[in-house]
Amino acid sequence: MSIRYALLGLLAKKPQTGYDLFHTFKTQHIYFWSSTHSQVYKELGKMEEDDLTTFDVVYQEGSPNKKIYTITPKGERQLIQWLIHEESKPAKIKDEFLIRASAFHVISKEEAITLVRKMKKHNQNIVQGTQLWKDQSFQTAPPPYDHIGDYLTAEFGIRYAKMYIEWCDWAINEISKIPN
Amino acid sequence: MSIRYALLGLLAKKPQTGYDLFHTFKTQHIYFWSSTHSQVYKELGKMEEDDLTTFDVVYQEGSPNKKIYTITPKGERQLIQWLIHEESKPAKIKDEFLIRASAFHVISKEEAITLVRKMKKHNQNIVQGTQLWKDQSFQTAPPPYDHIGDYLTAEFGIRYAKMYIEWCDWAINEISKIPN
DNA sequence: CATCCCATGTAAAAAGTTACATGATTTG
DNA sequence: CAAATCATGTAACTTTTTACATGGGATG
Repeated sequence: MSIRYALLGLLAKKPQTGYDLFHTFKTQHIYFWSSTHSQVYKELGKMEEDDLTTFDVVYQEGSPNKKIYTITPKGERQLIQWLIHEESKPAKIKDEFLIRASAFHVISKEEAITLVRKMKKHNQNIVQGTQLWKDQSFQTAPPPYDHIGDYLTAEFGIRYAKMYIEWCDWAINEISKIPN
Repeated sequence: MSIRYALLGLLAKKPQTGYDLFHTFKTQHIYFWSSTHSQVYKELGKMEEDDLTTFDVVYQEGSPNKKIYTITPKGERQLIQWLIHEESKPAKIKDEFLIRASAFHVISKEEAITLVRKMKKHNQNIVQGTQLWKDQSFQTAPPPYDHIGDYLTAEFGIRYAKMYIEWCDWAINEISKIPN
């Protein structure tokens, strides 16, 4: 159900299309929310039925028409209610790499280290990308309060990926220490 | 599909019941894998059909009977194949708190700080618990190679929760800096 | 000339959650 | 004496993913 609030939170910043919303999940929100375009479009449909959003159609020549969704006062009320009064359920994480790591005992130390090295590289790319986006997006630190959310979560993403990199270094070192 | 490999990885360590496996997800693996008992039992049934596991029934007086699952050679082969040769798909995270954080602009600075403080406390409890478990579980660092998985992922959990705590402190400070 | 970007949606399948169902023993 | 632990499972439901469907314009 919280995909609904994720979308309302984004629409509370500015009116947007489903495409825009999905794009934000895919790029900026990967550290804490994952979704697909089909889910976004479906939920937007339901939200409109429940009067949490309205939309205007923008007809475009050459490219497909757009539906620009706007949050309604009812939508805003429900968002704030959820934000403050509902307990945050514990995060649900599905990290395939760590499942692999938890089973390293079935492969050799060398193969395990190879997998960790690959993961390290992956996270180095992520840090770079997010840092770049953050630097370009925020001139002042901290930014004005209406951009606080993106600022806080971008920093979380960078810290998360950096922690992952440091853990990879540590893990490679620990694995290497174990005698054959 | 990777619940299957998560279970195979655990069974590769030692034969266990569905109850044991679920318990491990719930306690040690919360940082990177979430599941429910109904899903575990269902998947164990399917895995047995596919000859990846076998089970022995242990009849108990006073308490319910147990099914102790053991991984088969076929199961081990498939686990190793998956571990080494399949690419790790990017982690999928659903963190309700960070969804809230991304929408802090719709509530006051004070309310936002209250939410962050609560999250900080939550993660402090987690660090304590995991650190305790890790200290009790591993006498030597690094442990023998057949326990490397738990050792590595427990450390990941601790680092993750500590990173979260530090981010909370940073976030509270940044929010406070913003003028009204 | 292939692939990516824009832009929206539907259908089917898979994965995951919640509730129902049982019941003795242990702990606070 | 209420709640938690052990122990397994099914049924109904919700959520999520993958594939199908379309098509012009821009980029390399």
